[in-house]
Amino acid sequence: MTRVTLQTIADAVGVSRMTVSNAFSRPDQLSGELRDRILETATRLGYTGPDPAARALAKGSSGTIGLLFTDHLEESFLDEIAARFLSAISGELAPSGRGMTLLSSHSKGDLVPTRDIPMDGALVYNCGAESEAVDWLRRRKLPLVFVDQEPVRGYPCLNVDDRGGARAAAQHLVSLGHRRIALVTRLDDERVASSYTVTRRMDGWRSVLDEAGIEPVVVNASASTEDAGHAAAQSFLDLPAKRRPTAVLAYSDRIAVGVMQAARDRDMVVPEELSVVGFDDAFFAEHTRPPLTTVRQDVHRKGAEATALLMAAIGQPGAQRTDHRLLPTELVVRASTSRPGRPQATHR
Amino acid sequence: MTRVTLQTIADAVGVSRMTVSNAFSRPDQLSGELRDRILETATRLGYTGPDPAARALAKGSSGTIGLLFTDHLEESFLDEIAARFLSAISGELAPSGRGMTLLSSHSKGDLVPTRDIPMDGALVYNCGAESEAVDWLRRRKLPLVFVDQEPVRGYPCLNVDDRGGARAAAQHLVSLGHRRIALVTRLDDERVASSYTVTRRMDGWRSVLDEAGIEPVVVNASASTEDAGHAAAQSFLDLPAKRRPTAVLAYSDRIAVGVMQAARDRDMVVPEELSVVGFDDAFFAEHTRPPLTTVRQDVHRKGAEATALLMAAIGQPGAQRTDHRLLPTELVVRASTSRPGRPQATHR
DNA sequence: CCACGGTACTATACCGGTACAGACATTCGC
DNA sequence: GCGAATGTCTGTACCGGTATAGTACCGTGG
Repeated sequence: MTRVTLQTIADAVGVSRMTVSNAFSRPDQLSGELRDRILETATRLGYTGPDPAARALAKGSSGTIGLLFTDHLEESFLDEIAARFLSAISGELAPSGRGMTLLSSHSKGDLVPTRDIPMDGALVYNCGAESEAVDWLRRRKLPLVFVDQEPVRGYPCLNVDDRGGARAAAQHLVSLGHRRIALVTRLDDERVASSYTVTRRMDGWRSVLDEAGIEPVVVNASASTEDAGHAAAQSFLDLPAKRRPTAVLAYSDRIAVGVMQAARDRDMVVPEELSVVGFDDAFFAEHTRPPLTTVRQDVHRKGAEATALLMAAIGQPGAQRTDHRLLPTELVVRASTSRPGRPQATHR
Repeated sequence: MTRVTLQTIADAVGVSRMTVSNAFSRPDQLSGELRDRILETATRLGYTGPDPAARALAKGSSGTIGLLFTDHLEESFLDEIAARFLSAISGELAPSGRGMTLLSSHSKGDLVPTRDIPMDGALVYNCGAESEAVDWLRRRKLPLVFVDQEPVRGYPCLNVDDRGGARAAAQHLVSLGHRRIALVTRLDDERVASSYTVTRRMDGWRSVLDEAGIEPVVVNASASTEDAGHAAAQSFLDLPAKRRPTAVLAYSDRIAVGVMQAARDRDMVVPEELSVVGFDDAFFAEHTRPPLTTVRQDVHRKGAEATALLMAAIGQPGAQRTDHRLLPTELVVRASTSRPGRPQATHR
């Protein structure tokens, strides 16, 4: 038994194939009566509706947009910030009915996702701009929007003011009187060039500390997780009290939580003996003990605006606006930071 | 300027279009020298590689699988359990290089995602079996796997032993001596038929309580969140002490946390004045105060196995095995449950 | 010298739709 | 009563590839 196509139905009803196509895709092009007859015949014959792949080819649109993440996607779902970003995208996308296709940046076998999967455009999030995967997307001349990474000329790009936020965080500590400060950053061992946000936050911290004449202790967390933060904290918490940092600037809230836990393990009191500042303002940040001082970014807005930019680019191809937007960040002061000094000092 | 296609290159090199196609897709079909010449010409002419949509049509495969969630996707990313499921899927899928396309179940305008988006198969998670969206997938005769929902004949289905887990939870409370028990379940107002997992967990609880001759207090949480749990708890915490439940079975860990919070708001001590049991064993469950007794399900395994089943179904179409698997659940007893009685009682 | 198997490439026939420009009959404005 | 607008359907020309069955040529063994 051969497959049921438009032609099968056209023959059965006795009209042209084009008319059947219109019955499905452009109801206003034919009389209601004929349309009903066609649809009824279609159902009777077990027609499933226009074949998506064929339609995608003919129309030049597949109804999905791609999402490219560098990090193993697997982890992104479990990271609140990445998940909120995804959530915002799906929310913004819902009204259009488009699907979102998550792409692996690593090609396996002869299937290179960014080269071989049909899509109408893509969001590139936190990838190295020179990655092979991104290259394919560009070669395909797809509408693209870059988020949280080095801006690319000719494409709309959306970034968060990581540097400004980091500056505010560092300034906060300096103003409180801290002079010995540790930076817990996040470098992938594999990657030579570290991610854009890592660089920007680092830049922000350093610029303030430089101005204040402070040389920070820099340590690397192997991931943006509590455990990695906990492990990273060992190196500077082990220093003799005189040289031990009195404050920490962490790349993320999760790392910050790990650092606070490490301090607690040594019976150190946060913030009196160690002030800690995170980044992102995750939902849990206000429920940590003590509540975490951090730099807020509007992740939801980031996702929504990125999606809107992409939809606009898909709408008017060619009109690629070189829109480079920067979303603001905001220091949120909670209880994990204070002037340096032992707890007793405050009772004097 | 017209677009560069296989033909453009074929003409430029002076070979047939088929040979150019082979140069890209089946390198072993032509001599290395000619292949190099073709690829070089392709690059020079700005050819982007075989068009994915055209290839999908010709090969009958698009390189992606679909994921259909009932609930607004937007929320799923923010729910740890759903996110872990997604994470497992992406992990299992990575080696194959396939993309995963998240589908909205609500069609907007004339674009019905489950009907119009190209894909090679789909995972249906926690949807009403009769939903229109699922219907389209079935009409398309796509390989499907159903997860966490009413099994469908003729398709591989994967479920978790929700009922057994719920029974174990209820049995635990009954064994501890509780006689006044509240059930906090999760019904969508909109949906007439509640979700399968909701029904199964409810069934499990009730079957044990019935056997014990206990008539539970049943309340509904408007969502699977802490806030909804907190709100739902009011109704039974407000009862006079003599009639107030001494224990709660909650649909999810998040709801359970909300219930514990509501108890704390009234200076009630968990577990002595109120025992609480959750469901799922989310990561945070062991860090709540007190650590939460709950029913563990292996979410990662659920995602991985579902994906494997789907890949198998895509591999051998027609060989649709009516595999109905049930993953085990396990009661994890922590500190949020104890025998009923005021704190003082334990000091006697 | 010829059947035979392999390599390298080509010819033809799809895959299943949509866009666009008519063809033909009706209806409408004036 | 006539040209124009409207409504309904058809014909043709793509969209950009892949599968499969050849054809031509070459070396080999008998």
